[in-house]
Amino acid sequence: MDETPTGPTGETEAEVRATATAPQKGTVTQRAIERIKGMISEGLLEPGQRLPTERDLAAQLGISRSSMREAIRALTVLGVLEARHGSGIYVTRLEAGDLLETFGVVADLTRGPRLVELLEVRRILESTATALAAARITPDRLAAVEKHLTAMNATDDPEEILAHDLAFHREIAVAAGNETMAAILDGLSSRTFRARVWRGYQEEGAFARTRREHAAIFRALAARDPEAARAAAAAHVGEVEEWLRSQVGPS
Amino acid sequence: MDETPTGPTGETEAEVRATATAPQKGTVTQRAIERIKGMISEGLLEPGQRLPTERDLAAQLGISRSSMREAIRALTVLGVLEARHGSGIYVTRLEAGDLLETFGVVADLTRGPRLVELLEVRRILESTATALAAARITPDRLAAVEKHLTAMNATDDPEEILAHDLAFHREIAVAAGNETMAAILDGLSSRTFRARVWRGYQEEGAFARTRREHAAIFRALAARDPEAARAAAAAHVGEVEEWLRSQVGPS
DNA sequence: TGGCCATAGTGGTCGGACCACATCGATGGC
DNA sequence: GCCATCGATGTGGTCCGACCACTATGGCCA
Repeated sequence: MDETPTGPTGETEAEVRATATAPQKGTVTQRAIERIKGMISEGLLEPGQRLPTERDLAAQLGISRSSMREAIRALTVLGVLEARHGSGIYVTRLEAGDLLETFGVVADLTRGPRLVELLEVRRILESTATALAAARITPDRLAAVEKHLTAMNATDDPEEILAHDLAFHREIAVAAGNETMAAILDGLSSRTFRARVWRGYQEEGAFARTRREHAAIFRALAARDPEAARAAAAAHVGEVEEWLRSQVGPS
Repeated sequence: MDETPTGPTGETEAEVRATATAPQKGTVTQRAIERIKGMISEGLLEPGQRLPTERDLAAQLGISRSSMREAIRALTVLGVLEARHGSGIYVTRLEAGDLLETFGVVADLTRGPRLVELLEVRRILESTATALAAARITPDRLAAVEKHLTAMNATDDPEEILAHDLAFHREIAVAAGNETMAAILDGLSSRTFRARVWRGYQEEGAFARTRREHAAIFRALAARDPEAARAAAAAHVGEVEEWLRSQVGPS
């Protein structure tokens, strides 16, 4: 797309300049990823903004469309970009939910002792979030929490229970007023992750205990008692954590 | 490339079977990503194991090598796979560090009010990690922490200070005995993230205060006092958090 | 005026070609 | 006999060009 090729392989002026500042570090695709990330963090690309076409981007960086597509795909999976077939490529809103969606992958692929550690992280965050929620929760949101609590107790279908269980904790996390924390907890409770752990846990007849713990959490929220809420949430997650610890590392 | 085309577009037998179980949900690349993720979570692919070649994988899923490469690239960026030029594609160890490396991207691209939330998450995790470290840290690791503390105080080069600052907290996180938490904190303290926030913070002459806070954290660790350690760490991160809050959302 | 449709532009997929690098075995010298 | 060297082979990395699927736009027709 440029005139005056400056080298035997036909690099454009722009490419030569880029090569001078960043001499072949890693693959061209990796460089393209860093480049686009850089454009965003430097403010050249705003959230929601549309990018040039794949073909144009590739030309600008002096690489092939294939390599550029790999870069775009990677950033898409990371929740940074969003490709709309027939329309164009856009920067996401870059909100917590967008960027932390990949956290689910971590939860799904973690195994062994690391799984216990992940649950420990969740215990720490969940207990704090619940304590914050107790201090800040609004009446209508508290009602929503109660709705999921009763719905959870009204059915025997494990699928439905799990769904309301997730929603129960999600409402609380949002009520804590920290969307980033809520997004992380969401990832740590991703559908497949919970199913993986809870299947075995609930098979040991832990339904009753789970219900009791949920009720305790709700009572603490209704009473606007942060300390009680923290304790209840920590105990709730801690129960599963301890069970999992015994499964993974039988001393 | 196959014989006996079974449809007007020339699908192979394998593709028809796959289509029957997973009817065109999303792009073929996305399907390939899910497929490989599934193979790993189901244990068909072990950590460290080598995968078939790109060409073979593409043939197995009935897609082109280009699409398969995009899938592999995405999983590589996510820290699930590792491609070694000339050798092959391998599953990573799937350890906390591998999978949580992408957390740095989140820290780098988060902005505005979400940045404060991210720092709040760090405060929660860091204070807990420091408390745990106070109870568990070994003498040699404590010595390593002290080394970074003194090195940090011995220089005026901001770059060097930052490096030792990072190492200081990293040693503590590792000493807490939860590699997953350490990996997350690592991501939340990624070089560019810290530089972005720290620059403005330190410009206000916060060096002295930072040193005092670090000293307090170390004293609590040396005294094996978890509560003091938690408080010191929380105050340390909280200082920055408050400053950032005033910068972002001037009420 | 309003809805429909041809069209241009975009991302999605494909196949093939070539290059750069790693690996390993054969070869040759010590 | 042993080890260093050097090829051959196979792998991921890059590029190209073509075509498909979808969207959006604008003009056309009722």
